[in-house]
Amino acid sequence: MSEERSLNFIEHIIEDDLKAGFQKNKLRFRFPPEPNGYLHIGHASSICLNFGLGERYDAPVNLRFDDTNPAKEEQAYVDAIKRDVEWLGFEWEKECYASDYFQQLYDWAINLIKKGKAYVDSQDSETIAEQKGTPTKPGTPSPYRDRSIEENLELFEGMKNGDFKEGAHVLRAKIDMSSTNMLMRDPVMYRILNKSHHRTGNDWHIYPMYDWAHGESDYIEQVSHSLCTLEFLPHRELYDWFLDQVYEEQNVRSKQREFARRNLSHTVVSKRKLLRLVEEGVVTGWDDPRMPTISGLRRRGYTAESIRKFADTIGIAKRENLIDVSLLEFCIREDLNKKANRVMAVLDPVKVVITNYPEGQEEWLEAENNPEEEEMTYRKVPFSREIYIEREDFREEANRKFFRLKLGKEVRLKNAYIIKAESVVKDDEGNITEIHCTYDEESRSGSGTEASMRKVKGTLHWVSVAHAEEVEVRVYDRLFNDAEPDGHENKDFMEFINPESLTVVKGYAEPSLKESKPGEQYQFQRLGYFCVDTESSKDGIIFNKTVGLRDTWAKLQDKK
RNA sequence: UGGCCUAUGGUGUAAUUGGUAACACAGCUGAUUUUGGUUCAGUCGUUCAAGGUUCGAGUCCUUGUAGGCCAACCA
Repeated sequence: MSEERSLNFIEHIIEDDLKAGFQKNKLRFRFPPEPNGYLHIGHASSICLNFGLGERYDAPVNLRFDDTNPAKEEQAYVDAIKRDVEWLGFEWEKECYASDYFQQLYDWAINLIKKGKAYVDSQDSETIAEQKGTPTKPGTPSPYRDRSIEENLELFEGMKNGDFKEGAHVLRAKIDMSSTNMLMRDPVMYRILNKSHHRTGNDWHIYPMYDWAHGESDYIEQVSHSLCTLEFLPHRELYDWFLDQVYEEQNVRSKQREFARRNLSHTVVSKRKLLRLVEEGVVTGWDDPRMPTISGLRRRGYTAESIRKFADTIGIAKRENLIDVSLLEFCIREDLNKKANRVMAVLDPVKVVITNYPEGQEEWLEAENNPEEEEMTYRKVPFSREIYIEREDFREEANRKFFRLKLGKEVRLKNAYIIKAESVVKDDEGNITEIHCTYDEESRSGSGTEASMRKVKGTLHWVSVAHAEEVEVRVYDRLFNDAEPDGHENKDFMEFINPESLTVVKGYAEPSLKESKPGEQYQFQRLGYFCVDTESSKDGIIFNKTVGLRDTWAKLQDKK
């Protein structure tokens, strides 16, 4: 589907497997979210990796919810996750749940007990943790490690039936208390949780731990390549150990491989931290347009295409990374430049009176919708004697580099006339309240006259005062002032919150925007890309700023 | 004072598996432009260090150095 591109290391692994004789039609992948939060841009990378592999090899990809912890998980998250994956444009083969496999997992656990490879430990978690040792010191065996198979079976059944309180017992795999890998020191397979599960209700009183559930779920679904983030690398040994206990020759043996999670500058990508932003009211919710969640980006105006392009561009590897958010911004500009219609809106208005334009007269001028379009389409924009322009587009005096309106000089009004600033009106405090201009009657855009072809250096966007539609515009800036807010050892990431991440302004838009609907995207000419917010309605149109245009003028200003 | 992983321009990722270090973003110049946008042209700058093997090393070996991960009844 995509143009030729070099392979990432995961694709190299798959190619090697194929060369070694693995059948292509046995390839199968999965995206395995835990339904305890919303998906973010980091997950988008994983989604694009797994589903991208599915497209590349024409292999099925399951959406599997890792729902083994009813204390944290909710149906609402399941729904949000499905919506986000769908919106990104991917189709899963099957919708699966680890909880679908609880019975199979339980049966396998019984077998492990019977083979003497699992036992019930009746100590509390602190004691078990102490006995685990440290990375440099081996652990010591639990006094319950050598319980009889009969006793283990009986206790485990009791755990399952709800005979015990939470924490009374756990089922542990009997592996190696002195392994250099802490995860192999008799890991817990089941704990008692007397909680209702969003799918299995009160059927179970015991729930499997990640390591026991995940690999076996892969195996049940016959996932060939189980891809996860690097922090699970030490789990691989355990993944393989558990698989050894249930694997049968004729089946595909699932293979776990790990890649580095993607970090984005000026934000955080961790469900726990994002949850804090939501719970502490820093943002209005998981889909606040400042959030790096997929739902937040969507509401901000990011397109699925731009996010997929981004994921594709940053690639997949194993090293630590901090991707500059400017790359994400590039991806959305590139996409919206092609798709978004150009319109005019003024966000910080100052009134211009065209003194030689007849009072009461109005004209509906033709305006291009998008110069990037293959076949140009047009709309009408009203012009009249009084218009708004941006306050920063006028200066009484300025040097040659200022290509905008200044006293005694001319500027082109986009799609309209050339005007010349003659004088200003100020209030008692010296603020400019009106700019009086004259216009060149012959200079109307597209009229074909000699005057209309005149080259003037600056072109401004504008809105007719009488026809302007008042709109609310939410101007967003990065949520954090620091490139890596959670990268400081002695500082909490919350200390770097940008207090000016949201500015709400009243703007004046051309009347064609009156009928705009939530989700629609526009380029406000010379300002940036904006989309109609989900809270927008006929009575109050609300725009979110997606991203500004590249602004070389602003860069020049910054240098001073 | 253990085990494992990683190291390529400012950032991210490649390099036909030992054969001219490249692509994108960002930066900087300039051209075009009725958006200081877009587009176009150009430019800046890279293999963690030290040894070794080799005609030849980003790639292989050795030793360092730096960063990351591992001691939840979380995933």
